[in-house]
This record gives sequence, C-alpha cells and structure tokens, in this order.
Amino acid sequence: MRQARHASTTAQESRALLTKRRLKVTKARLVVLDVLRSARRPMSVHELLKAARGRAGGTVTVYRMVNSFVARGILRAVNLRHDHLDYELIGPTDHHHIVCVKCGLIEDFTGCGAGRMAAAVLKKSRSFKLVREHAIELFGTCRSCAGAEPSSKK
Amino acid sequence: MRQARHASTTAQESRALLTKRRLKVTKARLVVLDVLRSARRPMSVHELLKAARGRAGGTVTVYRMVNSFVARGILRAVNLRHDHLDYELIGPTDHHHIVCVKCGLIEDFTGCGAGRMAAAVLKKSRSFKLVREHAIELFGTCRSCAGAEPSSKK
DNA sequence: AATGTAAATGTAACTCATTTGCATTTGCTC
DNA sequence: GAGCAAATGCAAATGAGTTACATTTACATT
Repeated sequence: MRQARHASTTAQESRALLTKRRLKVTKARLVVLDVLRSARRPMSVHELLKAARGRAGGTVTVYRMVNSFVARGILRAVNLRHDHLDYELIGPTDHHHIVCVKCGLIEDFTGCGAGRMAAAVLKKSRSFKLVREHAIELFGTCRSCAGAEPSSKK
Repeated sequence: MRQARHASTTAQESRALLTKRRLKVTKARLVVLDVLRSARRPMSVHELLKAARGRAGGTVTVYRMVNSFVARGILRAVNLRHDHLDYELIGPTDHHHIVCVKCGLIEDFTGCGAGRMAAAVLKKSRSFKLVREHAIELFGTCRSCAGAEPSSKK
C-alpha cells in the first residue's frame, strides 16, 4: 500500500517502454518488467518465472518475451558464467558487473574505460574498423566469501 | 612433408601439456590440441569435430575432453555471443578478442588495462575484496564488412 | 615384453533449455 | 464494438550437453 504511488509510476514507465516500440501492453509483460526493475540485477528466464509466481505467463511466453525485448533494445542479455543467459533492463547508465564466484553476488560498476580501449585496439588492428559494443565482466570474491575462506592465499 | 619438423614439435608440446597434468596422451587429444593450435582462434566442440574429420573421436569424447582440459587449465572457454562456448588454448600471453558482428572474424588484442580497472572497482566497491578473472570482448565491424555496408552510418 | 589398473572411449539413452506449430485469446486501431 | 495483428498457451520438436555402462587403451610396474 505504501508503495502504490511508486508502483503506478513504474507501470507507466513500462507502458511507455512497450508502446514506444509498438509492442502490446500485457499483464505478463508489465509483471516481467516490474520484477526486473525491483530486482535490480540480471535474472534468468527461470528466475523471472519464479519471482513472478505465475503472473508472467508460461515458460514459452517468457522466453518469447525476453527475446523480443532484447531485439527491441529493452533488455540486454549478459553472460555471468552461469549456464544460461541473464537479462537486465537497459538503462541510461551503461555499466558492467562484478560477480562473486563463490556466492553469486553481483555488483554493478561504471567507468570501464572501454572507449580508450577500443581506440587503442583499432589503432593497432589491421582488420577492424569500428567497435560497436563491448562486454566486460569481472569475477572475484566478495568480502563475506573471502572471509569465510582465508586459505585462498595459494 | 615439408612440415614434419614443426608437426613433431607441436606434438611434443601437446604431449608435455597432457603429461604435466597427468592426463593420458591419446590420438584424439593430440588431434584436438593440434587443430586448436593451427586454427589460432577459439573453436566450438562442433567446429573441432568438423576440423578433425573423425580423428578426434566421437562427439561425447570431445565434450569430455574440453571439459577436462578447461578444468585442468589447458583450455579456456570464451563467450563470443555465438550460441555456444568456444575453446582456446591458454597461452603465456593473456589476450582478449574483438569479433566482427557481420562475418565472425576474430582478432586477438592485448593490453586491456584490466588491472587498473579492477583496482578502481575494488576501491569503490563496498562488497568486493578481490578480482580473480575478467572477461572482455569487443564487438565491431571489420574493414571488409564495413566496406560492404556503408549505410551503417545510421 | 607381459600385465594390472585406472583413465579414456563409444554407443545409446537421457536430461534440460529453448524453439516451433497451431489453435485461441487479447490488445489496440478505426 | 468489429476486425486484425500480435500475444499467449499447449504440445511437440529440436538440439546441446551429460550420464550409464560396457569396452578399449595408455602407461606404470614388473
């Protein structure tokens, strides 16, 4: 109840997101977008289904949904070395992820310096002319997992 | 014939690679390692099977092979946004890939500045303590594909 | 060189994620 | 509100990758 105002706001955002791309607004789509928005982390199809508790439609529907969302630039698929793809909302701020290899904790970070990197690569490359996108993921250990296993000093 | 010397040299390297890890030296394994060495690019299980033309053993064998090689640090699995993993030999020089989104051409590059990046991320992060690995891929267009489609200026 | 043993292989069957065909429903435009 | 394309649900298909189990092979030991 306390969040009614916020909920309707995000619903409006989701509506706009869909109509702008000429996608129809359905209950299931709003639920999926809302789940992703509040989770604030990339989720797999199965996580989406679970988190939505039936309100996202069937498995097939969610698969079709994420595919069309990725194709239309609403979602981005990211590979975090789980055995599947995770999906996240594409927002105004570009970011990457650092993943704890023990517990799966994910944190975002910005400022990857990819512009500089791309320029340097293109300067040296004989074959490439243009960089359109980049994928960067860091894999490490979070404080609690590092504490739990101090023997990792090699 | 002209390459007999070279061939035996790489075969020795492969042998060493395997015995060092207490893996048995088999025909199939030498073939897979040799294919990867001469291809000089990451390959999928199916590409390996095709390139080896039967000499790599069956599909199951190659799956088991790449898994054990990855586990023992002989191969690295990389995600180049194809719908599968590709495998490459882990060499002395760490590198990343730039992939042409049109034709699939792959080029390596070094000097990604990940050390600096990791340090910056850890400094800002509340939760993370250590970065062990990083994955970086650039996606772009190569000269020939860029030439073939100049309308990509938007 | 013969031999014992664990590792590697082949075949077939299986699991699981994702996709597709098709009939039905639903959002949205007029 | 009617009509149509898009979205959905169900069932079945596909395809990558794995597992069980019987057989073969590499290689250490003698």
